[in-house]
Amino acid sequence: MPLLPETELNNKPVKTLKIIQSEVQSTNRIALSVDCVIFGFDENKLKVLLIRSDMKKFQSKWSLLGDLVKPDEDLDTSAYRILKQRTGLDHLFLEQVHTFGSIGRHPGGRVVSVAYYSLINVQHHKLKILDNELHWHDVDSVVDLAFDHQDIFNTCYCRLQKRVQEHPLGFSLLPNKFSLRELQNLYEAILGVKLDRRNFRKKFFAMDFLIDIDEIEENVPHRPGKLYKFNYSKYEKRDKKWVGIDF
Amino acid sequence: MPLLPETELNNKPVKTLKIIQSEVQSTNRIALSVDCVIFGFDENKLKVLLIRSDMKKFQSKWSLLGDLVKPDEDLDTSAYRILKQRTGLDHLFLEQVHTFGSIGRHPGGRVVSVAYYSLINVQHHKLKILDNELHWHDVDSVVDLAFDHQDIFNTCYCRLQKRVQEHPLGFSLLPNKFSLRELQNLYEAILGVKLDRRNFRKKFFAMDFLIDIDEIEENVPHRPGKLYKFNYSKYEKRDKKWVGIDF
DNA sequence: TTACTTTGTGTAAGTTTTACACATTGCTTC
DNA sequence: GAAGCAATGTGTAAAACTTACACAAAGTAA
Repeated sequence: MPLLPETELNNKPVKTLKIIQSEVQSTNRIALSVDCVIFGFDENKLKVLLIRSDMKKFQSKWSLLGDLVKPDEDLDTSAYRILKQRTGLDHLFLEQVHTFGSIGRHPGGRVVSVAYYSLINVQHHKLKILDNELHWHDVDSVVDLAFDHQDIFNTCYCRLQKRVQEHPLGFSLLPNKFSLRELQNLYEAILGVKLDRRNFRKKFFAMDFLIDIDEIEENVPHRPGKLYKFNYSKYEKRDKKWVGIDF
Repeated sequence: MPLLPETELNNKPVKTLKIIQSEVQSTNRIALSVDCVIFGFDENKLKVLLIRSDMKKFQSKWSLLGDLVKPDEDLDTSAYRILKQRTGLDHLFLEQVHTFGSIGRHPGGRVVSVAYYSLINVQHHKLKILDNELHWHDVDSVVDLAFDHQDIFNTCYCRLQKRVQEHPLGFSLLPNKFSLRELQNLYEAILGVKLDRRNFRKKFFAMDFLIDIDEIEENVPHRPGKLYKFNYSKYEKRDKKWVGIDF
């Protein structure tokens, strides 16, 4: 790929670091925030963790967990900081989804927000809800959030629905050891559909990423199911070509 | 969804607009930019439009087309502005992909960049390359871009490869009327694979979104193929359930 | 008219998906 | 401890889809 020669058509001057720096400084600066949609799975329902808005204007509304990004903080770092602060948990699944930047989206001025979603195992978290303003909501009952958080939530929920079909995210919402029934309930809750039990099992056994740990459920009032773990290391090694055009 | 009563655990004060505004003002502001990966399809190759870096530090490198987001400009608007400026074209396909915000990514200071990709019909654009610094590059030969643009490019290219299999994006890269051979060449170029000609046709005919416009190719040195248009309005009306768990 | 190149088409084999029912296990309760 | 309950665990046949593959027909070039 040859470089083009300098010509009179190259009418833009080469910029020195100084010029660039002053452009970056100037008035072109905008507040950046991160908002996290934190999903959990409890009592066979998909849940999302919300907080009461701390703004007078939205006092009766719920909102996502978020904060301004610090000037010396990576975006992902910022999202992890929020997760850690609010859930007490580390090493959570986290994925950036979309950046929301409509001019009027925030009453405090121009704030552009990078949306993430995260998946947590509610068992681990249960012990730690100290903050009375936090609340787990059924995803179905999430309506009319503060700011544009309803948009953000919807976008993240759709993303989760798509991703969970193509990647083994779901296991982050379950205990380490789970039964196939729990796994199926999870998929049904996320996707909002009923699945055939036999075909569901066949599918997962065929993928061959479940480890039979030779334990069974306890304290269930019926025949206990076998427990499994997800074989992450086998999953990592797989190489899947995926060419399948279909609209 | 009952609101929680105020308690002493609600230790955060409700914030007035003033407080919020001052938080948004303060030092927490960051420069925001948009970078566009503009794809084209020409001579059976997938191309990307690059510009020579305007920074001294990266003088010998190519970079994506981008600009700072103006304080009163939506993100998408900003991306469209860049597209319009650089290609002269309106109403292009555009999709936001990811936001890149590593601390050290830009030498001019903290700049967070929202990445988009766009698809253009090179026929329309050809007449308008006035700017000698712009250049179409084969995607295969894109290496060592300025800043973190190689990352951004890779991410957008992967996104395109995925999306083009699930949505009818590809047609934005082709002339309005196209032959099945052109369509297949496009898919092969984007995905980097060879596809079986008969099965490819069968697939598209089965999807039933191609309109046979009863014209044939001209000026080809062999039996001319039939030309088709994509039936967008039929596509919009389709409702596809898509439940297919597969890692 | 011949040679060349590319279009257009069908089928059989293999694979995947779907729909569907019954015996088994462990717990509960009577 | 027998009977009833509620869930687990398992297989098969039909349908749908995917793959591999070859030859006649159309138009161009010489």
